[in-house]
Amino acid sequence: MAETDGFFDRVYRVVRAVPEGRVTTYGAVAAAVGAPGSSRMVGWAMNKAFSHASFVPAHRVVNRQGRLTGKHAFPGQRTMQEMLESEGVRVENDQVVDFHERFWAPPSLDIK
DNA sequence: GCCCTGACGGGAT
DNA sequence: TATCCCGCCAGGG
Repeated sequence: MAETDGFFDRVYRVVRAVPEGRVTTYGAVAAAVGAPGSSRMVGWAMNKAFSHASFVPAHRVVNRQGRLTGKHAFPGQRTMQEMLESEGVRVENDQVVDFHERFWAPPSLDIK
């Protein structure tokens, strides 16, 4: 167990585990933290993530369609896309190109 | 303590 | 295949 058992902290841990140049979905993260169906909470956690001390690659988390639904939460509406492209992830029309190939499934924390 | 909202997802229509 | 509706849980008014 980690020092933090909070739902949000679990989400942060999973998101932080997303490799650079890869993306994951809210649903996948939710399932990884043992709360399948609570994908909304993941997004909520991401919003709060900006207040979090450690850096959380929230830009690597997109919805099931591979769409940058959370871009509006960044300083600039284009920041999220810029960050992704900066890591090698091509984004077109607010949507991740080859999303299925870029998708990365996070390991379940449930295992432990 | 109740009601509404919210970076979503999936099943039903 | 597109659209609608309901369910998830936490936080704020």
